[in-house]
Amino acid sequence: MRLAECVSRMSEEDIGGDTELSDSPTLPLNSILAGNCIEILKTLPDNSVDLIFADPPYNLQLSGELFRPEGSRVDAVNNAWDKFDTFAAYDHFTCLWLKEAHRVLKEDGTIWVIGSYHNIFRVGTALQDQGFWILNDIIWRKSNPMPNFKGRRFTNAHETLIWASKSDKSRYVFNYASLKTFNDDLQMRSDWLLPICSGNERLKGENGQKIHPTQKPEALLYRIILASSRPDDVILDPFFGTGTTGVIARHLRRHWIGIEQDPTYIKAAQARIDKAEVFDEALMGQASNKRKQPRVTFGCLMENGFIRPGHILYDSRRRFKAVVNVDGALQSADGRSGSIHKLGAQLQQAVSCNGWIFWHFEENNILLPLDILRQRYLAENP
Amino acid sequence: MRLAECVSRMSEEDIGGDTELSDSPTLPLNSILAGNCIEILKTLPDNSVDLIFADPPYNLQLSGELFRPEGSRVDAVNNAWDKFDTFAAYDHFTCLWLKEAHRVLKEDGTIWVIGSYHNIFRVGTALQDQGFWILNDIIWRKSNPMPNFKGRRFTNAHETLIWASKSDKSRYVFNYASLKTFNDDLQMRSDWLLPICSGNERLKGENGQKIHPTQKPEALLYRIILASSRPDDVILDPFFGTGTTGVIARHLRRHWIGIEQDPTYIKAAQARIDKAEVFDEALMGQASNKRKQPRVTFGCLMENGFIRPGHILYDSRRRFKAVVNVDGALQSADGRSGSIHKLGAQLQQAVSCNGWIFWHFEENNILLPLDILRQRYLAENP
DNA sequence: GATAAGCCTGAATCCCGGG
DNA sequence: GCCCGGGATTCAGGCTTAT
Repeated sequence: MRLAECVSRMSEEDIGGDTELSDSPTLPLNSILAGNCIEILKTLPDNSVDLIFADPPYNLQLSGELFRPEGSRVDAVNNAWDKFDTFAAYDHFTCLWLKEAHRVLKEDGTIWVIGSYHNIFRVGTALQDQGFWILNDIIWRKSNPMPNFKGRRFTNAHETLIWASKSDKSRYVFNYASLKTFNDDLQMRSDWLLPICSGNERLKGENGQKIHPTQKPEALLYRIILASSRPDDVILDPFFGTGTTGVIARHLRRHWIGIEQDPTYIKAAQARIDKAEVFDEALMGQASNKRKQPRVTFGCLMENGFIRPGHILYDSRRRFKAVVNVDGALQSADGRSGSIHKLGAQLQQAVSCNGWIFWHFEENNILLPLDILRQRYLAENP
Repeated sequence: MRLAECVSRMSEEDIGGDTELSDSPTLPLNSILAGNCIEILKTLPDNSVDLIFADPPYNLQLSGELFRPEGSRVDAVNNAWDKFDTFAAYDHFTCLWLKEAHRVLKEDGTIWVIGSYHNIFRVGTALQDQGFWILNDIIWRKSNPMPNFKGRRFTNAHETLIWASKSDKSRYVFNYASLKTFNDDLQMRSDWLLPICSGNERLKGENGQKIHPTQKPEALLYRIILASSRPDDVILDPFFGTGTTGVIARHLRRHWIGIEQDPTYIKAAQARIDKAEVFDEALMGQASNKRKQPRVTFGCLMENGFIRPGHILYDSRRRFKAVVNVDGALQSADGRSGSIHKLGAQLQQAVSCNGWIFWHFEENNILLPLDILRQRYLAENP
């Protein structure tokens, strides 16, 4: 298959259009490649992408229908693409796409794979057998999972992500400082609490039905891409679906390549990405430092839309002013940056500063302390 | 090896001393079997234990330890090929003990295995390949994990447990009601927040050093044993260590069998278990479990005058109405009839229906669910 | 229009005892 | 072992409809 046959390029105004990548001149950047995942992976050059995010079929092995106690039917994943006859068949599939993923990944690149207990152990084993070096397993704790209706097991309230480098020698990217700032100056842990994708974010067709049965939340991809890539990096998603990876890559000024075989998903993804905002380059910050303050983090407020990159914050008397970067760092006009607490302290030439009280946002021409947003968040998420 | 050679029996006053287990008369109950895990597993009879908890060696790469198939250690090598050798050897070891575990487990028994990302994917794959049926993967979120000192990864703040039945046909034990009560009347999720084992609970030698490097918290075993076993069940722990499984089994009036090769651990475990309290039999719970309550039939209520032929029943909103026939069938105005469940399902066009909750009787102009009558009957006839 | 109640749904390997 | 039928079983959040 030639690339030209399966490329659905983005418009020219695309962020990637004019960027030069000397080591991978032929990559079909910022486009969805239509077709079989493994076949298309084979057309991509060796050592060419910085990050891979993969959401492969889980091989759920469901049988029969499930009804809620009140009688309604659970709309389960029943797509042909999730069905494999045996574990051996699933392992074979996994081995094939991981082998290509390994080849395509740069030496210092990393891969993320998400799954559930149905498939994640086989994926993890295959990753290790392929030579990948596991860096972390990350638990996505769902704040609103589907309950266990029949009371026969524990509520399956999480999914597992594996983060691995190409080899144990890789000098991989991990934006430790950004993540720590994002997490209110506490090290980011391996368990992440995030809601499932629902509401307005969930893509629906004209009939009101969900377009993709397993659309992932943008907040999840935000954290992944923020943690393990840099602006202008190339991010490959071999199971692109409705393009969450592309949307967040675009927000964060990364290049992306998607592989997807379903025309419906491709169409929805392309439309969605075309609408996605590109955050300003000056906001891409690499935050700096440490300190402490638990409960609701600044990053949490960002993930939930209370604060957005580009928002301007002031101190109560408008003596100081700073802009919010994607990782939750604040940046002042003179270029200094840091967490809300650090920058507040710096600007005041103080030893420390409670950024929640120091910084204010504007609403109806009034300045309100950041802490109000925390309270609003807590009011909505007790 | 004969069992007599490796058995370290508990004292006679032991809870298990006088209990008869007709199907497994030769089990060395409530004792630590000293020696190699796999060898000793082979001496245990088929289909004889109800629950297995296993905390196998985790990380063969970091420790530099490599296990030969029989379980003895070899010095690890450090080149690229050796990694494959290491994984293969670990897989072989895992396969051997899991095969015996599968054989020893009763048809309706379940197994728990705990691990980290270093080994859990291989364990999970081996479990599935062995024919075990995964029920849940459980995340133990550590409230006080060790931080990541170098800032190159996410804080590794959890461990993973896999809970699996012997086959997909197993009618395994899950004390749903107990766990729901335990969890403030919300069904227990797959992510558990517990502190690591420290303080007084942590066993220390005379030198103040911890006796076992990875002693598990009692709270973890408490939840596991409470969830997936019943009093008098037999619980096997093939990597007994310092005996946390034995302590909690004794608390909860379950029998236990431990396998351990290190004399220091055995001694510490035995002393610890000897001191462990046995909770009173009357405290073993299950009161709130409806499935365990004696069955009261609709006919029984009629025989005892709680319901009489000709009584009219309604659903909660009086959309439906039916009359009680002499045989306990309900009959609706359009002539359809059946049991309280069947007619309820028919009228709602549902797959099934719990008639006890669906149908209501009128008392002092108020509609009360049929279930109330069942409770009244049970109160009068304990 | 604001508040309250009701409805819908989400990667789900989802019953069990008696004849 | 199989078959039959009684009857046990749900949480959070967003959206829609009703008051």
